[in-house]
Amino acid sequence: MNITLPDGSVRQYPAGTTSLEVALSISEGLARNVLAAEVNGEVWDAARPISQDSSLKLLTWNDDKGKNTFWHSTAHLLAEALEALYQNVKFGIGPAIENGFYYDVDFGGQSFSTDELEKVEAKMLELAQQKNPYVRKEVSKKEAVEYFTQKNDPYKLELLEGLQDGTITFYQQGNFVDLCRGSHIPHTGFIKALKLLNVAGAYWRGDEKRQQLTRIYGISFPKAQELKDYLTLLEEAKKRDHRKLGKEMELFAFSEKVGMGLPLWLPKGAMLRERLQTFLQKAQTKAGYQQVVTPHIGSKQLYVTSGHYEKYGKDSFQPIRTPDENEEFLLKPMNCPHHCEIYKTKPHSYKELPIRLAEFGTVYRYEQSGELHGLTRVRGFTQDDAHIFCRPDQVKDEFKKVIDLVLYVFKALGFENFTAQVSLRDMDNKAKYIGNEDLWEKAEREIQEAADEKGLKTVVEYGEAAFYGPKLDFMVKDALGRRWQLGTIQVDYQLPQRFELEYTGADNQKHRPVMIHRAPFGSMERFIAVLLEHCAGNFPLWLSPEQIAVLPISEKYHEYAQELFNELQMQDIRGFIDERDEKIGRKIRDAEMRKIPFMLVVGEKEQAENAVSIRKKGEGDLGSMAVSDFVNYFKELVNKELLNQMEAYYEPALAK
RNA sequence: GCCGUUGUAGCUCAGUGGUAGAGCACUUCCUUGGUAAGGAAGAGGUCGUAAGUUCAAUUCUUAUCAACGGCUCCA
Repeated sequence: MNITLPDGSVRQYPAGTTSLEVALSISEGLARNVLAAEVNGEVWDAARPISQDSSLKLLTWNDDKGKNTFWHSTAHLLAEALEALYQNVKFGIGPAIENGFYYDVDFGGQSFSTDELEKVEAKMLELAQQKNPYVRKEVSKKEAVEYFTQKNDPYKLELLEGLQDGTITFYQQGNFVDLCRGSHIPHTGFIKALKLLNVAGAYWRGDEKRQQLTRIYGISFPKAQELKDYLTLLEEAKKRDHRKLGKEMELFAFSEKVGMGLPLWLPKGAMLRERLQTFLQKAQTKAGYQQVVTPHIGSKQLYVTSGHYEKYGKDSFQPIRTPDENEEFLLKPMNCPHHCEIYKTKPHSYKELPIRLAEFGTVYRYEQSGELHGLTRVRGFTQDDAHIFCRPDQVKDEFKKVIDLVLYVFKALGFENFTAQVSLRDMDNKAKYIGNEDLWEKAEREIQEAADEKGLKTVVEYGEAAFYGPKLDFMVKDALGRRWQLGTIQVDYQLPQRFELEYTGADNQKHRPVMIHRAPFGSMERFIAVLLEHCAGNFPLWLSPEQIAVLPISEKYHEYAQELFNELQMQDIRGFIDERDEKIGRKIRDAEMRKIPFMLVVGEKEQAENAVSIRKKGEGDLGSMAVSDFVNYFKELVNKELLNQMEAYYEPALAK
């Protein structure tokens, strides 16, 4: 038979040759590293015989699919170790994930604590050294059901229910047999280094009404050094955690007394927010948005009308009431209904549309206590919200303009690794959504087309839509690889109906506008969290809450330092004077640690010459400069940063 | 909300069934120093909160609150 390799070369082998044998025929070194093989696009065990002409790609640790197979096999090893160590353990599923693997385990009521992980790791390594092969076996459904019935494993039996007879395979390594599609690495000996990272609860089949299993997360490597490197990487990532940096840099804080999930913005953090808001507001003004302001509470009726009350009201913050009349008000959970009412304050002509109402609106949502997470998931946050009211024929164009704006914001702030996600309905559960089928389809189509026409690479996720409409979401990863939604753009045909929004068309008839909800940052809180992790606290100069530190050599120069500082402040340069009774080396060290972009050292020489000695963070001494020169130099740097942003964004020629 | 872990000084953390300790930060004094930590002294905690066991609890038990890792959820 002919085997076609990835480089296009074709080799001849007798039928029944395995991938491993093919590898061996190429080189012994390669054969030693083969974890699995991709046969006609499907991942196979390296030891599985190939019976006909095929394309073949040998998978090693350098292939994502190779890693995947490796980790999946390690999950089986974990299960084997657990079965050897504990009585009555039952297994859910144990897949490979982006970094490592997990296995969901039912310990039959006994609790499993993190202290036990080491013991399990040791057992796994012991079993790995036995170099037990992973043996594939095709079984009939009947056999499979019998095996797991006898083993008394309800989870595997349930999984079997969903499988077709004739497609079922078992894998065995050592004494452990698992229902598994495969594929696997040749034997456990490949697994040289592993670490069980944490233990968590996970609902069986992701359903919170069902049994909660113990999920054990881990990672493994073919070399000990790689594990070490990975753990170092994890440590490094933890140093970027916005919760840690935010505390260190005095940007924000939480207080038990104020309440969980309610961030307190400290002066420096507030400064940062303000800069970001100004930045976006400028861009939005150019793009034809108008700022509005609405109150933090709204009558319950407002949300009954919008449909939010029905959808979220019961398990949310409960209404507050007026003392005498007992009127009900809700803490504002979103701004759109308010904006609808602004739209309704007067009749509109088709000539006025689109109308774009923007607001940095602070909203409050009840989030389950276990969900709160630093600034990325909070109960009170400020959206950089806006609602565009437009004619149906303007939807796509408006949508594309918003995409431009979002991309501009991301680019200006250096976010390159984002995913554009088209969030559509869960087609199996349409009851979750309001509105008629035609409008949904129309909205979903418009989003997809707008994204395509903008050349955005998108991934489609079903079940991620809002209850009133589909979304285009911009997802970004945090320091620890968790995915968060930042920007979002949503087409909405429902709210205009519910609020009976209208405009008068050219035909002098009443028509219904379409709404586009959008937020490039998503929320100030989450955006700053991700930005902070992204730049590891080293903000661009224009954003830096403290741009300069004036460092007098000694007390004698405090007066000059103060003069200098006043002058810089007049020029909108932010910072502080370090008047502590410390040596200059110490002041420099502390300023470096505080990530201050510029340190201005002043002593006798500088005072005499009306100059400053400049030290740039991370770069060291830049020599001295006249004060006026420094101001120019500094402003040029800031302008350059801002100019780069502008180049990145060609605002739609005056909005309409 | 659910499962697991944690909770000691402003921060990072050690420690003990007999009412607590380090480093950094802070205060005072000495020092007036030229590009990544000058020296000395001092102050600071009812050991998350509430009950229980005990002669005695920060330490053991239970409850509760919060944080952390996940799951579920996310307008």
